[in-house]
Amino acid sequence: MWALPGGFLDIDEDLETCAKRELQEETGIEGIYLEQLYTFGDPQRDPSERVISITYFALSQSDHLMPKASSDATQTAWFPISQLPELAFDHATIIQLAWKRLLSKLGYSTIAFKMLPKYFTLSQLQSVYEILLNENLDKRNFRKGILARNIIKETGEYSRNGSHRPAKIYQVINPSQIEIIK
Amino acid sequence: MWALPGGFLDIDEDLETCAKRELQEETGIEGIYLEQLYTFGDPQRDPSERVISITYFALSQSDHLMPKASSDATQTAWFPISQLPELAFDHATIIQLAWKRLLSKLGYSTIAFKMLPKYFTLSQLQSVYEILLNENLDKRNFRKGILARNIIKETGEYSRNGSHRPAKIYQVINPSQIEIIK
DNA sequence: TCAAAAGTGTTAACAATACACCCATGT
DNA sequence: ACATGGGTGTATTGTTAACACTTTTGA
Repeated sequence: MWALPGGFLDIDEDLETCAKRELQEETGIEGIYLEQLYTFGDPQRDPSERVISITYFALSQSDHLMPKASSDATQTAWFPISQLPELAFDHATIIQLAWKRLLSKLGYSTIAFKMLPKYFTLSQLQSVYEILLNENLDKRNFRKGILARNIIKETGEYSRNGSHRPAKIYQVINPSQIEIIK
Repeated sequence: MWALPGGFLDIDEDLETCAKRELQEETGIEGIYLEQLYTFGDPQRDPSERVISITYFALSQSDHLMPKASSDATQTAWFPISQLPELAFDHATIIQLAWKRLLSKLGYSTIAFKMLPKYFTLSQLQSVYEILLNENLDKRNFRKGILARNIIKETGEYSRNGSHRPAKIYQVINPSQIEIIK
């Protein structure tokens, strides 16, 4: 989980493009999934001036993320969602909302795949669900359930990376199923 | 379904307050449910100038709504969702999104009750679902399902309005369950 | 007494859960 | 040969869906 100071929208710039640009400028992160979260506009949320924040959340495999300090974000680090530091203004609320949205979309969207590479094994996918839900899942039931949703398919390739049986490599069937809300 | 020209946010005005105010000023409608929908900001969505729209949708019993022409909205009328007139800019997209959101929240939220008075019968509630889903529902299963959700309770009162058996009057148990998203 | 909507239970089909062992590989 | 993670099926339980008749009232 990443706390980013907000940026400003350029004239003639798309909202999502702005979010992507700010993310890139302040962290060096590129090419990941972004989804609009909510627009916060309480006049008192920043006591010093009126700020309206059109918030987005980003998802990525963690190994694609290399926090990089910049002029705006001089201190950068990763925090587990359960151990966030004290955040400014209403930013804790915003993160809680993002977290809630993420969890609620796990079951019916392809959001979990945004945290995996294009090609992945079922065990990797199960890990994502287990970490997010904070519970252990039964391997057989998980596989049955995910395959029944018809959103992934075998590639025919295998992952060989240990002294054990190779795992089938899967991919998402239709990458354009991405956006459920928008 | 109601097409409303957008209004402008006053300084120090809350976003939802703005939406409520505009709705009131242009239609006379007051005191109904509002929920933030999405923020649209494509630089080309209004070719003549850059407009960012923080959209809200409102829900109400139809008999609380009295379309009233105003300076901004000189032509006002109700349209079934399936027979909307041609709309300006990306407004058709916005309405489709609102419609989709409404349908998707039917099953797990208390959104349907926003279209009913505080006190209602199960037949009235079933009507709301049938109209929105555009299908007939089985009365016994509907009642079983809705009661199992434990969100409504009997008031002890009865509705007598025809030459038939009176209907029990229900109300929502906890009106503060209202907002699921926010 | 009739018409009109309210109210009510049971069965069958389907979906979700619990659960344990064999497989392929590298060392 | 053994340790490691990959892969599979069945039986039970819980949930959802189909289905028809009786009740109460006003006219």
